[in-house]
Formats: sequence, C-alpha cells, structure tokens
Amino acid sequence: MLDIKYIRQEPDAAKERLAARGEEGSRIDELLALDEQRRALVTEAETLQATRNAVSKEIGALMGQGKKEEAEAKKTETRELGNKVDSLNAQRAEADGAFNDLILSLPNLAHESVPVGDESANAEVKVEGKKPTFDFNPKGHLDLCDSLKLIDFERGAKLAGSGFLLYTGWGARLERAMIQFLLDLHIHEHGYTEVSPPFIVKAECMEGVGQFPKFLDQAYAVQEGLDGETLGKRYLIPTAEAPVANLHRDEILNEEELPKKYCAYSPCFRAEAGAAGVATRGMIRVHQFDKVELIKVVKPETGYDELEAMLANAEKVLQLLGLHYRVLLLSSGDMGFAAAKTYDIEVWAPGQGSYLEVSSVSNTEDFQARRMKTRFKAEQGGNQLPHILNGSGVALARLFVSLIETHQQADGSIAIPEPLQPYLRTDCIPA
RNA sequence: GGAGGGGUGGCAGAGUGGUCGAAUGCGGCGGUCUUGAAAACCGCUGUACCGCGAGGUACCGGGGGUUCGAAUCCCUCCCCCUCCGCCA
Repeated sequence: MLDIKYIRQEPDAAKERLAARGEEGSRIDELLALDEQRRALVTEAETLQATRNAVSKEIGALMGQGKKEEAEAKKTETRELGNKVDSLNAQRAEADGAFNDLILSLPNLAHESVPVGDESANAEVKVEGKKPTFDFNPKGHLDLCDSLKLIDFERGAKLAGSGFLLYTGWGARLERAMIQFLLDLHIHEHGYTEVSPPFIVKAECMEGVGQFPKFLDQAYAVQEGLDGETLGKRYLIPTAEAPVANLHRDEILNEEELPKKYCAYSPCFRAEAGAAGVATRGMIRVHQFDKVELIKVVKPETGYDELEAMLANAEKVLQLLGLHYRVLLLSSGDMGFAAAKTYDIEVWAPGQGSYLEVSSVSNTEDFQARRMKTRFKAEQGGNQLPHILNGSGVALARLFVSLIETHQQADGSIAIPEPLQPYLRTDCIPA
C-alpha cells in the first residue's frame, strides 16, 4: 500500500512514478479526492461525537443526582445528535471503503535505480559462467526425465491433471536432496532462520503481500468438505512469501530484533489461469512446484544493502551447482505488484536453449509492511515501517531442468555437482 | 462432530451500563538515595486517525445491534483451553 502522506505532499511525482508502473496517473487524482472527502467526514463526525459524549456524561451526572426530568430532556436532545452521527459514520465508512479499495489496487512505486519502461527496458546486470558446450548431442529435460525415469508426466497428469508432476526414483530423490541442500546453505552459510509454514493461508495474508486483490484469479481457493460457505476464506499458497512475510502482521517489533531473516521450504500452487503453455509434459510452467524462499524484515536505511546481499545468497546456489546464469534488473513495467526493485536470476538450460527464471529477489520497501501493519519501535522517531524483502532461493522445478540438462553426460547419465553429492549419496545418476 | 469454559494494555489479572483508555501486581524507562550495585521511594510507560494548534475521535478477539451512553447487555463470526468421539 502506498503512503497517502507522500501522495498528498508530492502528487505530481506520485503520478509520474505510477505511470512508470503502467497505471493511469489520474488514479492519484481520484485517490486524493476520496481522501479529502473521507477526511472532511471524519472531522465532522468526530466533532459531533465529542458533543454527544459530553452531553451523555452530563446525563450520567444528572441521573446520579436523581434529577430525572432534566436527564430526560437531555436525552431527547442527544438522541437526535446520535442519529446524525450514525448517518455521518455510514457515509464515512463508505468513503473509507472506496479509498481503501483504490489504494490497495495500486502497485508499489519503483526505486529511482529502476529503469523506466516495459519488458524491453530490463537490464542485464551480470552474467556468471559460460554456456556449457557438449561433444555430443545434448538432450532436453523431457528426454532425460524419460530415459532416467526421473518424472512420470503421464501419471502425474492422470493423478491431478496437466501441470502436475510425479517425481519417481532418482527424480524424487534429487528433488528432495536439492531442497535439503538449499535450506542448509541458507541456514548455515547465510544466517537465515528456518521456518516451516502452513501451506494454506487466509485471504488477509494474500492481501498483505499484495497477491490480492489483483491476482485472485491465479490462486487455488480451498473449501472445507461440502461447506460452500468456507470457499474463498483460505487459499493454497502461491509462494512461501505469503505466510512468511506475514509472520509479523499486526506486530510492533523491537529495533534490536531487526534484521529478521527467514528461509522456508514450501510447495507453491499456481492456477496459471490464462497463461500459455501449461502442458501435460514439461517442467517449465506447472501448477505445483517446490521452492525455498528467503524473507527479510529490515530497517529502512539498510533495505537496499540487504537486497544486494539476498541476491548474492540466491546466486550462490547456482554457483555451487556449477550453472551458468544471468541477473536482470527488472524495469518499472515488468516488476511484480508489490516490488520497488527486483532482480531476476535466469539460469541457462542447454536443452531448452534458453534462460529460465529461477529466482526473483525484491525489496517491497514499506509497501507490504503498511498493508500488514508490521512496525518496529525505533529509538528515535517512534514506530516505523520496516522494509520487507523476499527472494527465491531458488525455485526447484526449473533448477531441476537446468541441472540435469547442464550436467548430462555422453552416456546419458547425470553428473552430480560436488556440494549436492552428500545429500543424494551419489556422484552420478546412472543411465 | 458433541459438551463445557475463556479471549481486557509487554505479561499477569480486576472490572457486569455512566466519573473506565481502563484498578492492582510484574516487567521496562527516568529520577532520588549509594563509592558502585541491590533494596526502598517518586514519576513515566498502548495503537491509529482527524486537527496548524489547543485538542478531539476510535480501539478491552472481529463484525453488527440495543441505549442519551457499552469492556460491561443481545446477535454473529473467529481464536484458545478442558472433557468425550473420530483420526495421521
């Protein structure tokens, strides 16, 4: 949620920055009009309430003295006042509702270092390693999964429909080994605290991270048994960000507690409604995938240093696994709803001949914190909103693709990178 | 799923229609005293919004209602605890 005080003070700057996010600048005018209307109603209603409260106190005093008739006279007077207050409060609730609906639907504003423009303005800020070369004809992950029986696409689709995977044998073991490897890396080397969250969250958590209201159509809603009333109250998480970033919802933290650094494994459920290419076969775009997520809650002045550190933490994964990747700084038009600045990490998949997005690392600044009312008590300046950061560390299905395609060998086996070997208890998935 | 009991400030815990944003205790902060510390004593100690300000308003799990007036009465939802049933 944007800061209304900033918008009041700098409406023109806000318009320009909002336009860079692909929103009409006129939304700012609408917002300010609603804000003004809302505040006028608040002032008027509260003035009347003050009068009513004062008279009510007098009535109390009169009753105490046994002056019943005088009290009754005052009651009639106040009754009318009360009605006025009620109607003003109703108007106020309506104005508040309209104001909130609008401000919740506006995306975060981009940090000044973010290139303005659409997807084509994304900037490649780093390339690590080189595209591997093969002295044989490398296979794609579909062939490798079939020949090594890593994934049974047909049975996955039979069980849950297209876009759902059945990992089998070495495939299942590799997936589990990578999860364990990622968690251990971030816990032991990068200082994150592991949490294991619910995989279902309330709608308010989805709103807190900015998934809702915009991406309601992308979520899996959960119903309890046959009770249709329960539908729409809880959702399968699209990312562990949804539960973990909300850990400190409605809390005021102590300054010394910051920074908070969490990592969490979870499956991620995405309806991908309207998206092209959720196929029966393939792992690039699926309805359910595993991910290890990183979340930080930090003081505002450290937000961007922490973002760079988190990016390095995610990159470390690919470096240790010997994978070629590049880092993109996303443009203002290509960033997610809640982000003020985002880096995407794209890993090379030789069989695809393309880069795959495996991580998105963002600083949401105070956008999420304001939505979820996460604050911290500062030594100076009272209660403040922290910056909340999230990053994939990293998404598994696409990492799986890159790993097997990159480390495939002429005989059809997969060489396992050294850091992963203890987890998989082998240095090679045999052909 | 059945029966019962609860949700009040950082914590514990009073308060059953008015002078209650809320007693008291603990904790925390500041001070007095002390060579220093402890003890004792004194003071302060929630959040958000409106207002240039003085100040005002709201919040006692959430929402709604009754009333001139609600922490207190009514309805509803959520959550927690105990017992029974079922169950990984």
